[in-house]
Amino acid sequence: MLSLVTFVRTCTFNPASTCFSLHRFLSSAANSFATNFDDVPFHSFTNIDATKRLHALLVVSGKSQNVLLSTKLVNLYASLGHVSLSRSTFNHIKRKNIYTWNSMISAFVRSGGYREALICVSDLLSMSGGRQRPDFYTFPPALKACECLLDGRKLHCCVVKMGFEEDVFVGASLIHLYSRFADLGVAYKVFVGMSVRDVGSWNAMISGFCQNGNAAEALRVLSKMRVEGLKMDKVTVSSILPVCAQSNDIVSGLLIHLYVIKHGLEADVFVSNALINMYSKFGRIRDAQRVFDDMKMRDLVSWNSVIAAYEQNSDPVTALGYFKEMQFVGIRPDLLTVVSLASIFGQLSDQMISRSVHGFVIRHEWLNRDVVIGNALVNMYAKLGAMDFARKVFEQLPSRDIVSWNTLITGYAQNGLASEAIDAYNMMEESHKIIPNQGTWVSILPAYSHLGALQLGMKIHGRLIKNSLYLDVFVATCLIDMYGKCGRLDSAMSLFYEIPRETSVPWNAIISCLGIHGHGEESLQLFKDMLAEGVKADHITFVSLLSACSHSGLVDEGQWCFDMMQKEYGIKPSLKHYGCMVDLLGRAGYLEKAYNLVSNMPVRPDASIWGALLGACRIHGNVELGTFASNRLLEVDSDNVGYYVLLSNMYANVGKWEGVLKVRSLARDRGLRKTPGWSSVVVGSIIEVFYTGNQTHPKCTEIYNELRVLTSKMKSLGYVPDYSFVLQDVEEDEKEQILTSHSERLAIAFGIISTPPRSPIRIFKNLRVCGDCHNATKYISRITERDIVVRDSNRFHHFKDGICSCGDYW
DNA sequence: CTAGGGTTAG
Repeated sequence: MLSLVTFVRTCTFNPASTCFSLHRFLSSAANSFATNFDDVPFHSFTNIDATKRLHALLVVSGKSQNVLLSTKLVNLYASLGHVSLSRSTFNHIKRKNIYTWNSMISAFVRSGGYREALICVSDLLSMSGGRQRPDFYTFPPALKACECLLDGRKLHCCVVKMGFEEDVFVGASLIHLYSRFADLGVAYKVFVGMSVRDVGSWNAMISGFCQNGNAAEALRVLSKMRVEGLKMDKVTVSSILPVCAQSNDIVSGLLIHLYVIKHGLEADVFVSNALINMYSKFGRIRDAQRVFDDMKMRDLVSWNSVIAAYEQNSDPVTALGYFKEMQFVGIRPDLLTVVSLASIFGQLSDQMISRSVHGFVIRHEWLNRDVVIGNALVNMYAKLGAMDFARKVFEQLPSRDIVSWNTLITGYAQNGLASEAIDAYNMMEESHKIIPNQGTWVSILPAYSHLGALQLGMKIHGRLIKNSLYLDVFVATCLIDMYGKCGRLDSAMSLFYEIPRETSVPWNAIISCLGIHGHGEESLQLFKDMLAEGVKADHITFVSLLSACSHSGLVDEGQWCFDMMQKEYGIKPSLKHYGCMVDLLGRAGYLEKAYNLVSNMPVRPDASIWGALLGACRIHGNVELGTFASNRLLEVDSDNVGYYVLLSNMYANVGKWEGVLKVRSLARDRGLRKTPGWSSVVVGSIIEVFYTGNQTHPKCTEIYNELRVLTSKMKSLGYVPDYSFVLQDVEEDEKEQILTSHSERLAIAFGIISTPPRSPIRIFKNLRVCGDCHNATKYISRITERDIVVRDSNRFHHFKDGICSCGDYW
């Protein structure tokens, strides 16, 4: 008796709920075993120990076979997250009714035990006598538990046989089921067949279309729903918001936000989370922030969303701040949080912490849980420039999907490893297991552009025409870029006019293409067309435009763009913009203006800025400013051999030979880290690659013979080798030998001996073309009567009849 | 007493 009294005293319950009856019950229970449990408010138990004591009391009172009470206990255990206790309680009930079965099934479903739920359902269905027939409470959870379409179809048959298909709850579950397995035809048939539909039915259909990426159909159903006089509720709103982001429909998004405010739906976490995500996708980080700030209740998804919002809008520092705050308020990060973290540390290029994120993922064995996290790690190492690590993670992934491959390929391409990117792509194709998607094309095409692999690029273009993916703005832009960088400006232009061009993306590409081909005026014209069509220019547009102006020496126009960018668009110039302007002003001879621009920059000039100034000083022979620029330059980046070459050539141009010698010894002392120079030339369908000084090519002898013949002809026409491009401290004849074995010259010579007379030659060089080779190529184009097109890392040079299209502004 | 439809990803 005493133990029972103790039991009663220690029984905890939720004081906020209706506890008066519980009090009464407990005090009477203390005096008698003949207890009436009817008044016990089961739902007010929030504590597992109290529940266990209640269970014990039931047993002691001999009520454990009372179906109603035991079933309530099944539900109570489930709601406290103890499904195994639900199950054992369930198993002890001898005469189960349908309420008992339904409770057990939904308990399994709520805890994710789909297998167990389905076993339970089939036990119920196979019970003989048919006294326990499923009712319409049985099917919604049962349908949710189906992990394959076959199970779902079987249940659908039962639903029809038993005449429950008219129930709105069952109907919504069926629509949801078929949508999950992407069978939208059947889902829609169920939807249309329903004679009564509530908001839930409409929501099921709309979200079915949303989650299968069919935004248009989702919006169509939504508008039909509103025509029928039904109002959107919180569920409708949270399904439709991601669609607005996906279809780039900011107006609908804003209207829905207004609707949310008007109907007080923002109190719902799902709705607010969806709003944060939508604003984040539109880049409206301030709006996302405001929604987050106004939330009274925030869950894990809210925090993940705000962290991802900043991470995806390139503000890793703020994102990290929110991560710390999230930990501070006691919310435990999950897999998706870590996915964002990986990207954050990649963006911060923090090697140490990135490694520890990797360690964390391995310790939790999360690589087996979801490919996304593995892909995030590959991406993280790629952003750190550690492609060997990225590769290792990639190879150890338990499973790889299309995104894994795309991430690897993009990583190689963006770290300048184009041929590794192509190898990875080929490996993917050879596996025959993965179907490439949009992301694949936007990762592989830039690698082709980089190497000038026109044939391979065209092969992809052909494939894309078959499935119309070439109309996708991002894919098409990559194709435009590929054609432009492979020298097919005409193809780039005609493709540009074929595709949708409401966004700045394709315009930026075509403006840049025209620029690198030296067609500055046309770049400007396209910019004006762009504005006339109402397309808004962005910071990338101005990089393309300014560099086009600088390639063509359009000083006033460039200045106009630079001013307009700041005044009309409120874009603060970045280092790239300043680089273009310094280049533009400097090369046109306005060295003082260029210098003033550099000294008044609000950001610290980097190597590219000083390099541009030095290049301009070289052209105009301003040794004083050039020396100053090179001193600053070597403070920021003393490893790049290209700058020493520029400096040496500058001294040589004004006859300051002691300067040339000084640069040479400086270069020697610093033990220059040289990027190996290579050039390629296309002969037939074969791409031949030559490295500087290559002696191992099968046609080596013929190539050097051809060069010897050419050099003597060139000399008779007035060519004088410019040794200031050679930094090695060697004898004159050896310097000439070095110039002659530059990769671009080998490639040109190979092109000449391997193609019919007077046919054009296309060369690609990974670095800037050497000044002496540039001069030599002019002579070669005249001697051989060939058009020679050289694409270097900066622009195109069209050599024809002894003249270069760049006007010697190389 | 038991049920449906919703938000985050590389």
